[in-house]
Parts: sequence; structure tokens; C-alpha cells
Amino acid sequence: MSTKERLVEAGLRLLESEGPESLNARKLAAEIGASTMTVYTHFGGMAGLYEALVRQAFVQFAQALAAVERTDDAVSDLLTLGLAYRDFASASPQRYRLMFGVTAPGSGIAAPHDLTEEGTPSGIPEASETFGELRKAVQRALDAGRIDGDDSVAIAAQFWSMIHGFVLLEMSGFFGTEGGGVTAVLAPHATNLLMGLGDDQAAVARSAQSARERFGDATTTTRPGPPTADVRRGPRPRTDRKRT
Amino acid sequence: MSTKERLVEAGLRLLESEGPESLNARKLAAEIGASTMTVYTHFGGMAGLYEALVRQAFVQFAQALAAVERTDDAVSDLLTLGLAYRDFASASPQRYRLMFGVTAPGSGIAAPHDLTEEGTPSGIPEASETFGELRKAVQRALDAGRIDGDDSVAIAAQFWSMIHGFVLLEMSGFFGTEGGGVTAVLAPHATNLLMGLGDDQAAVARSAQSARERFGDATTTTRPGPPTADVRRGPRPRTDRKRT
DNA sequence: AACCCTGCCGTAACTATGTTATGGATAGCA
DNA sequence: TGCTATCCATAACATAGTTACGGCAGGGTT
Repeated sequence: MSTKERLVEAGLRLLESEGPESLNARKLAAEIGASTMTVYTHFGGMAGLYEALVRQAFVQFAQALAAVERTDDAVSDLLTLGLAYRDFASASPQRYRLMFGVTAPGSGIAAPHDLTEEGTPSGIPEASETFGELRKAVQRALDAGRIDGDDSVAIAAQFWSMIHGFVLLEMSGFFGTEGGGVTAVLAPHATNLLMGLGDDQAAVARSAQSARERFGDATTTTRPGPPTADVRRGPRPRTDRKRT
Repeated sequence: MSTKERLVEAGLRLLESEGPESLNARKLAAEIGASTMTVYTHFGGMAGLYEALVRQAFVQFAQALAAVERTDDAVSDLLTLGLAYRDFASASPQRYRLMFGVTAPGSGIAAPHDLTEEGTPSGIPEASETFGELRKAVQRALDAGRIDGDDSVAIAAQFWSMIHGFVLLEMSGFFGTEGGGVTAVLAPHATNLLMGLGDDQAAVARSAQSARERFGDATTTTRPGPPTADVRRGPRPRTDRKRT
């Protein structure tokens, strides 16, 4: 493995094990037994190294999503993709935050997406592959007639907003600390969105059950902890329409 | 105004005008004509100052949301709340990112929410007021029979996930740079979510139109820029249900 | 009136971290 | 052999968070 690759590998490993504050030139260089100059030889500076970390993280992300098996139930695939998405983010929240270019005061580090030329939606081309996986799954649900619409990009963006927001709120602790947010918030949200897009309630329920089984019980295995009454769980019962 | 208040005020002002990298002790102290020691006298350090900034920003946020008028159309109120939410975030993306405790590598600054004792959903009590505004609007929609369900907290969390994710993706540039994401992504998403929650299509359309009128044309006035083909715009036409 | 304590603040120094200047070592090649 | 490019280490520099120390004003105590 080249020095360049070792730096990126060590960066992602340290990020997960010791937190973002350990991502500094001296500690990183010591981790691979080199001097801080290697950062400048290979990446031009810490900003370049961060960008390389983001790219590598997005490669891992795309791989994790691509590993989700494609079945003949496009909605089940879409939901399983969502569970895999959330699992990837939960596995290393620091990595996920790094990927989406969040900045903090005091660090002279701009968001990676701000480093690129104007007009580019995202400076990280690898990021678009993540969205592409989502978009293709939506397109297959459209083709199967499960949901209505003519713009898979716009619909995929809705799913992306949903899960991106959920994941970030979850890792900020707004849904409690024991991972109950998936069944209490994310799953009902996905169900509601799919039904709003035209899918049938029973079909969604079947696909959701399928996704749960495909993904195993990994959806609730974030951290063990005492149950809280923060957010009640369970799917919301559907009733008849009450029109005003 | 006390030195403490002047520091917080200057911090939020500099954050908006010169970006997060200008939020350092020396520049901040110079801004109010003092030495860096004032930061330690009043806040114990930069971390304490950041926490004060977050608290103040959440106070502003709650005020902005509370300023939305409550009408007899609870869904219109909810949608208008969403537009105000997005507008607040767009007005100062750096402030919004600061509020939600995002961390960056290289800064020794932990997320504000991580600074508190274990088990607390959020270390910033002011943040819960924001969610409370959302939850009350959802409760009124439930009471009016517009949407179904028995847990306003879980439903409000879905709306929060939606708009939080949208806002962050939008400010990362994933929906283009000219603010078309609201009509292309956020509005359809809200519509779909509401319909999934049991509201009627025509009723949602009326409430959405009402919210648009109430909020004026502020929804598309982010930044002028060349049109992009990233995400197609315009509301997705609703078609008849295609049942399998 | 004299004394002392407390809070607020400035000066200066200390530490950590990103960065740069400089030079050496090695590989490849003409 | 000599040249060049690449990679890398040492050391120094710049910036920013932090701390040590002392001054000063205000108020209460003796």
C-alpha cells in the first residue's frame, strides 16, 4: 500500500476510533511512521487530505449501497437501501458528517463542496454515485408501477432528504440513544411517503416486512440501553378519510 | 448591552458576514474592542462561546417560527412553518450548521450536543422549543382531522427529518444553486407525506396554495444564478392511481 | 480612612497545529 | 557519470486557543 493510501486509511481509522480532533497532521503522520511533510507531498495540505478522505468514504458508501441485493420487489429494495444507508451512517457518524462537508467554527477548513468551481452541484463526483443508486431504485419502483411520477431524480431527492435528515437528527440524539427512531420515525415516514407517491398500503406493508427480514435485526442494534419514552413506536394505524 | 451580549452578537454577525473561519478569539475580541481574555472571563473558552452562540441562534429560530401566524387551516400553518424553517436556514447557512452541532476535523470543538450529560436528547434546551412549535402544528392538524395518527411527536419528527435533510442538502448544492429545490423537492415531499398521513389531495393542494400566498415569493429568492439542469423543476403532476 | 476581597480585563507567554523553506536520499535515465 | 524528479525529514514560521500574572475599580469591613 502506498504512503498516500496508508494516510487515507489511517485517517478514516483514526476518525472512527478517536474522533475528528485526532485528524491532525502530526498525529496522522506519526500513525504511519512519517513526518508531517508527507501530507503536503501527497495532498498539498490538510484540505487535500480531507477531500481524499471524503472521496474514499463515498467509495465505501457506494459499495455498501451497491451490496444491497436487487429483487423483483423494487419498493422492498428501496427500503432495504434506506436501512443500509442508515446503517452506514450509524457505523461511523464522524465519517458521515465528514462526507457531507459540514464545517465548524475555528477550523480553517471549508466544506469540501465549497472548494470546487461554481455551479457544480457537488464537488465530489463520487457522491453522485450514492445518489445514483437511490435514483435507480426509485426508477425501478416507477417502472413497476408501484409509485407514480415522471421524475425519478425529484422523487429520489425526497427519499434522500428524508433519510439524510433522519440520520443526522438521530446521531444528534433527538430520537433517543437506543436506536428506536427507525421504527418510530423513519419507517412510518417511508411508508407515508410511498403511499403519498401512490403505492398501496398493503403492498407497502409487505415490502416493509420484506426489507426488515432481508436486513435482519441490524436496524435496532445501535447501542444497548434502557428503554425511553421519548418517542412512541409502532406504525400509525390508517383510518378512513375525514374530509372537511 | 453587556460585554457578554456584545460578544454573542458580534459572533453571530461575523459568522454570517465573514464565515465560520472568522469566529476566532482574536478577531472576535477586536470586533468589540477588547482582548481575548474576555472570552475566558465570560465563557470559559471558545467552546463556551460557541454554546452561547448556539443558544442564541435557537432563540432566534424559535422566534422566527413563532412569528408564523396561526390560522384555521392547520395544514397551511404547518406548510408555512416549513417555509419559514427553510427561510431561516437559508438566511444564514453557517448559523444553521452551527446550531446542529456539526463538527469538523481539525477543530478541537466537539458538537455542542456532545458536551452534555449522557442520556439527554439534546444538550441545548432552547432546541426543544423549535421542535415544540412543529409538534403543536402537527397536533392541530391531527385535531382538525386532516391527518391520522395518535402520536404528534413521531409525526412531527417525520416533518423535521424531511425539512432538516432538505435544508442541508440544499445548502450543500445538491439541488442546484438557484433555490429551485423547494418547488421540485420539498413541496412535493410535503404533499406526499401529508397524503400518506391521510390528508386529501385537493385539501393539500388548497393548503399548499395558501401557504405559498402567505409566505409570498420569498421561497425562491435565495441567490440569483444561471439555471442548471441538475434537478428538473415544477411540481410533479399527480396521476391516477395505478393499482397492481 | 485604611484595608481587603472580588470581578473584569490587558499584556505577554505557552502550546498545538497548519504550513513552508531547505536539503538529502533514492530511482530512473541519457 | 551526471541530471532530474520524486519523496521525505528537519527545522522554523504563522496562527489560534489558552494560561499566568498583574492592574484597576467598586464595594464592604474594620
